[in-house]
Formats: sequence, C-alpha cells, structure tokens
Amino acid sequence: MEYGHSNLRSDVAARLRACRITPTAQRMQVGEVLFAARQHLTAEEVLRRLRTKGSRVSKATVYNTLNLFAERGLLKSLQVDAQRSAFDSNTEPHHHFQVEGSGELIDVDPGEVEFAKLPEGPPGTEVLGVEVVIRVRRLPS
Amino acid sequence: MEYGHSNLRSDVAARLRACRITPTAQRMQVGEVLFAARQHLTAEEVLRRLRTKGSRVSKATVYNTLNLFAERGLLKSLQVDAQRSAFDSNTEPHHHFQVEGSGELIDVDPGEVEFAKLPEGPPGTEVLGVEVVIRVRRLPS
DNA sequence: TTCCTTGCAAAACTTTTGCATTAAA
DNA sequence: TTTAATGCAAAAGTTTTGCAAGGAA
Repeated sequence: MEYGHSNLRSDVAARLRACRITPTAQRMQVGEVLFAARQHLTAEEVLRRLRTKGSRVSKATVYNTLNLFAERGLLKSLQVDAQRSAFDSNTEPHHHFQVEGSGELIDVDPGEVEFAKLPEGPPGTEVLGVEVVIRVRRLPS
Repeated sequence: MEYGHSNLRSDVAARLRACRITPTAQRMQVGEVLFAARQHLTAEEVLRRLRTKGSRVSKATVYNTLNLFAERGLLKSLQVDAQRSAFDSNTEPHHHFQVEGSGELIDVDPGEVEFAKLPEGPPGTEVLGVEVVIRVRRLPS
C-alpha cells in the first residue's frame, strides 16, 4: 500500500486507470499528494500543499477530485469535526484515535480491535462496516 | 432519563441549574425540545421545531444554546456528515447505527457492544472513551 | 447597577455549482 | 470532433461573531 519515491507517479496513473478515472495532470497531482503515505488531509490542506509545490490547480478541482476519488474507493472521507472533513488515503478497514481539541486522527490497526459482541443491524438493514473512534486526551508533559 | 409530560418543564429548569446555566425562556424552550426524548437533532431542526411551536428564538441563540449545553454535558454533539452536526440528548455512553445515504442515526445500547481487545492510547495520551459507528444499508423492500 | 443573554445581520468557512475555456479521446 | 475536465467566481449551506438592546441578579 505504500509507494517508493521513484515509481509513485506511474503507480498513481495505474490506480486512477484501474478505477476508470482519466489521469489528468490535476488528478495526478492530487493523487501524488495523498497516495505518498497513509495520511488524513483536509481539502484545504491538499490545496495548500499543491500550491506550495507550484501547482495552479483550482479549489473546485481539488474538491471535485477528492470527491471523485472517494466515490471510486481510492480515498475514504472522514469527519474531523463540525466544519472539516478529511480524506484518508488508507482505504483498508481500520479505526482511529481522535485527539481531543485538535481533532487529529491517528490510525488504529484493525487487528488491535476485536469484538466479543456486536449487534445486527435494525430490521430491514444490513451491516456494511464498523468504525471505532477512540477519543484520547494528550497528557500534560 | 426520560421525562413525563407534566414535569418536563421543571425538570429542564433543574437540569440547567444543576449545570450552572441560567434557565432563560429561550434555553428552556430548547431544552424542552431536546430533553423530551432521546433523539438526534440538527440545529436547523431544533430551530424549525421551535418556530412551529410559535417561539421567536433566533438562530444565533439556538446555536449558542446547543453549544453551551454540549459544553456542559447536557448534550453530545455528533457529526452526521460533512455539513451537518447533530445534538444527541442521550449523554450516556452509547453507540450508533448510521444509515447509508440519509445519515440517520439510531442508538445502539452500550450493552450490545463488547470488546475482546482494545488498544491503549498512543504514548502520552489517555483514553477518554470509545464510540462505535455501525454503518448500515436499508435493504430494498 | 452590573453582568449575562438575546436578536439581528453580517462575517467566516467549507463545499458545491454554472458556465465559458481547455484538454483528452 | 466529440466528450470530459478545469478554472473562476458566485452561490449555497452551516456555524460564528459584533454589537446594540433587553433581561436577570
């Protein structure tokens, strides 16, 4: 799931094509930012990083691209707080620690969480997945 | 945790006072809407219900009041999706089903979920709580 | 009086959309 | 050439804020 530096570009192109997404310059740029590592980035942060790298991509395109990637399963969208969503480049099922205050998200390996009991969905529904958020507080150092 | 009809008003006043919140007319109205039952309401929905009942409370006051209640532990705030948060009148630790598409939240009794394994927080943090969201899909009827 | 609360409108933010331009197939 | 993607600016939606007016202590 991680990518070395030298082949990131071609891997991004391959991933996009595998999802029937035309690998345009802007989409490649967004992909290169997000797929470089497992991370949680807001749209604003993606835009900031692209601009820092000299890209002239527009805000609308960043949003369109992130939403498209999420729709096609290349990213997962997460709610950080009331006014920010983040996009998670780790699309494998997993859980999160969420730090009180900052809202920072830290991955929890799915193997770290096991259920002894879990309900079925309400009548007329089927369960799609389970996500655990472990709220933590930074201890004063 | 539930309130009969006849004593809801005085119970709301008592709950507010117990949290050192001055029970003004507007805060009582918001409390009467939310504390009437266990439910998840957006700020907009609270405002709509108040207006339907003839209240002239302003949008700013609804937001201020909901945030104040949440700060003092009378409500829990939840993220429905990227652009809506809801306020949960059930402040006991519990979990949720979330219906795909609508985002509707349905309570899961904490007794329905048991962990066989759960990690400690990352170094330098302590765990405050664990929240489970079980995503479900409505089956075509 | 003094402090707190409210209402209104405007501001601040995040996210989406309409439409003309440009690039891809 | 035909369709799809982009950029810009504006719109839309949610939440917050500044400040004058009103109410509680």
